[in-house]
Amino acid sequence: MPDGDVFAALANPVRRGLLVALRDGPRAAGELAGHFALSRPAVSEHLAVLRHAGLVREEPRGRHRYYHLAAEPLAGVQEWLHPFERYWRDRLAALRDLVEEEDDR
Amino acid sequence: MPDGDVFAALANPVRRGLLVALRDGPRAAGELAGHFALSRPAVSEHLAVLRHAGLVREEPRGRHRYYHLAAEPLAGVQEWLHPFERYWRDRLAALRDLVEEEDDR
DNA sequence: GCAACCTGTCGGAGATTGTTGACATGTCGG
DNA sequence: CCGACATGTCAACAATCTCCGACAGGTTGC
Repeated sequence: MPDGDVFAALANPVRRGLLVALRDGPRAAGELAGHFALSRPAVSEHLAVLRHAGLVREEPRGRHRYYHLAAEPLAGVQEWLHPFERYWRDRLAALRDLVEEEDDR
Repeated sequence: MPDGDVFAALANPVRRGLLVALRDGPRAAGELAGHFALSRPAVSEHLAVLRHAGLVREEPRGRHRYYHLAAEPLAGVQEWLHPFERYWRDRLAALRDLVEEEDDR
């Protein structure tokens, strides 16, 4: 169902801040807008991007609309990241590159 | 020195593909352009974005210019991701949200 | 009902991004 | 030197992103 690109959703600092804010629990849209020195429509559109990426789910209650964090798509980001992990954790990778350079020389 | 935004650099699928391709070892710019059904200048610009984000380093050798993967900035992405991990690994998080909803009702 | 409130959507302005063709720079082999 | 090659950069255009003001729909409380 998440037809939007999760990576593109994370590209914007406001949207990353929204996800961080939602880590403390569900928040209403207007309450979130207060944290970002931004007009309400702008925040609303950012929330729509996050919704399309499957990163938040909305729960209308009365005249408020509460947004909940839905972090599952972030697992996909971590999976994509995982094959790169050895390139900054293993010092062997840097060593291997050096050897490769020497071979080509 | 990486003045560019790493998250923004990862937002583009071509740039993610470039990083994946560079995992197999250093590649020349023209060689990379062949993999993506894109004009060579376009790939060059994408490589410039990755360079500004500190995700690749270039090594001119002769008339070729080899690009190496520099994955260190990805560690920052994983760090940002880490606090969210429990929200899709722990089932307790979902349970806590349910309890919170019941409290508000 | 009705007024006040919360929120999403629409239209448009301004900035950024993605792409291409054309050009400039620098390098190798004869 | 010189011609062929690999590559970065520039001008220009289209597409997309970001933001705002204005408006519409639904909800609560009187």
